[in-house]
Amino acid sequence: MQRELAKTYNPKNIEGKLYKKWLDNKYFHAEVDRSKKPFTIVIPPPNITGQLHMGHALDNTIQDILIRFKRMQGYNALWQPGTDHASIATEVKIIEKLKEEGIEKQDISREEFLERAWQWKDEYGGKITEQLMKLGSSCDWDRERFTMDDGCNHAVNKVFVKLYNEGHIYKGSRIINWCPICHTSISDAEVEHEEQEGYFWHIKYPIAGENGYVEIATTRPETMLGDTAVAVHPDDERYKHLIGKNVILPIVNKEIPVVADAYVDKEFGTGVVKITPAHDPNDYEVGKRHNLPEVNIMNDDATINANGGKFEGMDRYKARKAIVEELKKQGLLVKAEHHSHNVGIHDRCHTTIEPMIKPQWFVKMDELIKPAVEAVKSGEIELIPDRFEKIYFNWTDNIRDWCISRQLWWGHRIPAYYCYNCGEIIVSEEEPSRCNVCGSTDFKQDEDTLDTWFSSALWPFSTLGWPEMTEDLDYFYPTDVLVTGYDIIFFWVIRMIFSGYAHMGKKPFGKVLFHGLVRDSEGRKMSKSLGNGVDPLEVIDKYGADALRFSLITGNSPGNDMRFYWEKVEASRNFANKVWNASRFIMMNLEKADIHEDIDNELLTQADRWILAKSNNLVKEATDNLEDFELGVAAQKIYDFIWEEFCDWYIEMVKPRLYNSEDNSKAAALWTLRTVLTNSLKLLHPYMPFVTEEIFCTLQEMTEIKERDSIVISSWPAYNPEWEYTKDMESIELIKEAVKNIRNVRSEMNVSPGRKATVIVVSGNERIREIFTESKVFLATLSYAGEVIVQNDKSGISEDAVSMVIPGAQIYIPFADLVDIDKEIERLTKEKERLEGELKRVNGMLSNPNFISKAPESKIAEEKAKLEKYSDMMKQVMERLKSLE
RNA sequence: GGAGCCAUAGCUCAGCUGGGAUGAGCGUUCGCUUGACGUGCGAAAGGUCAUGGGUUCGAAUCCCUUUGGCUCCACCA
Repeated sequence: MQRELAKTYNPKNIEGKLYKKWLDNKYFHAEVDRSKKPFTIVIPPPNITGQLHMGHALDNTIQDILIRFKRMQGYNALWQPGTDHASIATEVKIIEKLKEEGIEKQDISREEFLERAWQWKDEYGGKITEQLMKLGSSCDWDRERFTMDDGCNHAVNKVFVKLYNEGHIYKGSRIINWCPICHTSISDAEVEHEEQEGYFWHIKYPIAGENGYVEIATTRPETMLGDTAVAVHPDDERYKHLIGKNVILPIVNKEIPVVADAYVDKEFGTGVVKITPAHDPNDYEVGKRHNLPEVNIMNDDATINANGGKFEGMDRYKARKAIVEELKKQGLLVKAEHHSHNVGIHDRCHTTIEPMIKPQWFVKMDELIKPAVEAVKSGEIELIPDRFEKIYFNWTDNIRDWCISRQLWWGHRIPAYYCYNCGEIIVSEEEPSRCNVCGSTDFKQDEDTLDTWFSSALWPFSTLGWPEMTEDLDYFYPTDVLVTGYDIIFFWVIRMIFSGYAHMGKKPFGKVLFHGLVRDSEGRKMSKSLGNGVDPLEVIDKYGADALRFSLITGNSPGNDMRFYWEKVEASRNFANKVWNASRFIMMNLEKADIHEDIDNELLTQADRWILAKSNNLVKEATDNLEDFELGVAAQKIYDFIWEEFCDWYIEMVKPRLYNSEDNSKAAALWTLRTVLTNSLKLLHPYMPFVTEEIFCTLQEMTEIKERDSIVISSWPAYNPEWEYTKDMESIELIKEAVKNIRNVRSEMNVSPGRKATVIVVSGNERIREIFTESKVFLATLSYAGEVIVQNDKSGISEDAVSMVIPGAQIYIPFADLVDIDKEIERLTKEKERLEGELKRVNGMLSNPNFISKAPESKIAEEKAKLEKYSDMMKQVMERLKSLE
């Protein structure tokens, strides 16, 4: 860039180059350094199947802002990156790819399949990390991990064995959620509920040995093939006499008992429920309580099996139709009512779940969850915003055992071995050499793999070296903050928390910062099926990473969803360009000057001290906001400061000083410009890393005032008490007020500012005269005046001049022939009315004895000052009005 | 059936540890080749902060009610 600066900021020329520089210099790399405090974030590992989407862009921008902020503050900042093997998602992709080659999964061996999966990982798994780099993410890539790398694999096996030995993991035949398409069990968290329209079929079950029958209502008639009882409520007078008797299960023609169970709702349906323990979780519980047989009627693909007699081989929905027909034929179908009900579907493939009884591995949650509950209750782990605590506790309070086995090949294979000879189960990290029961040496490892989340639950410590007690682990753990969407609180956040306590004895992180979803401009979820997703890379390509990042952060608050707008990105791009151009202007002037690092405070003008104070305030506020995770608020303040205070006011004020070689305050202006710009760039850097780095470096080269080679490792601006905002800086606010008034009048009077030399006369007391005399030059520039005259009375001012009132001063523009007296009276009357309103409000407050006695003194003083100010202005306006009449 | 969130300018949203809505971006209107920037500059219009009540000297902000959207959890066959 240097000397010849482009008129507009072009991110494309710069982003790649700078990111490479950062990597080459290892600015993102963190090593244990006991002299510094660590600040650690572990990345939510994106799936290797993933393409960067807006959710990632938001999530990672937030993390990057926090990490860059802390790094500049002097922390040893580690952002630990990595990717997730995403067992089911990836396996589906591999199967799809095989299909394209005409190969079915079952046609190849497990080994061959895994080989292909690893190939796939090598080919596509790095894509997402490259995309994260494009965003500017300052991850320590030297430490990149993968949930299935050796270290993580070791950690997973260790945890499995440990939990098994402690009795927290068990294998059992229980009812689980089965996906007939993916051919695997899934956990409760992976089941989504969807309301579907269906029927409520009323069926007669004849009473054995009697003439009557009971009427049963069901939404899934096909499951009757597996009915092993009928249940009624124990207190239901209608059916009390049937308890203990048998009914005849139609079609199957089998006698099944009538049992009494409080689970039955008397009010719902007919008050009689068919019990199918093998295909319904509630019925399963009822079956356990009454020792009912469990009849599985389905194959893994949800077709009816041999237990279904003549319906064998039919798909579950076909069987449903056929069975309804059959019942109709037999005169046992009473009616079919329309009925909508919730159906469980698999969150990955949207197939309706089939509850099945299968031997699976489970984590017992009741004990493990306790420290995780306690941690959030006690505040040891803070959820931001805290309303997510309710959601958290709602889950922990109703927690059920976690089904962790999956009938998949891609994933961590369960470290359980079965003795070929006696069937003994041995859980161990390594394949056992001989059976401790029968002495056999032949073993078969469990075919199943673990739920993906089993390994991601260990992520905060497995990535730092666990199970080895490494220096890294000792130093960087517990991590500081976890940034994630609220949608994976159950899948991931809770499981990391309980795992941290279970295996490290410590929390995994101190804070969890939740963000919302990025929706499309109409508020819909971005999804593949809708085709409404916006590709962050396209946005970066068009507007730059800084613009994307900034637009994702401004104007939204933790935990709330947001909408994506191209217009917003454009506005952010414009801001980057504004910063670029302001810098370009400053550098153009610095180029010609000799500038030093320090300056004699005596040389600073009112305006200089004013902007330094404003900048100083911004440092304090933005820092506080960032500490409190109010990233959007801080961004807004930085934006406003740079654009309005710095560019629109200060730079404009300073221009005459820069253009006048005689002006002896030029050096002070340049020094102030450079200082405020540098601080602003630093504050903005976490949000807009690229443009700020480019300018920072050029600025250093130019002035030969060198802090660091990169803004990335420069120090965060500190609040400087010397630059505190003091009362006399209000003089600049006064000038601003005057300028605004003059511009307003000109605009209203349609006096084009085009170089029309006007005279502006200011009158007021000594202080006012002093202030305006010092600021004469830039007042003239900002209000497009040819000359500013400061005097202590109205002498020489023509009656038809336009007049304005600001606190303590009167300003006149003797437009002479341009002025319409009636219009002027109208304008002043409007001002009078405005002031009347203000006075009414202030007087109202101050005349309220309750306010005087109860409000804090500072507030009262504030209002009294306003009263004085407005009264004074009012007096002047009235005087002027009188003189015009 | 529980629980949460949202309702502020035409649009999208900030603000909410109580103290004048000088809110922001976009849009609209008017005026500007002002020696950094038209991805810009200046000016303006536009809001009874969803409803009703309460607490308070004072409420967009805290509490409750109602209405209208959204979301999560939950086994009603």
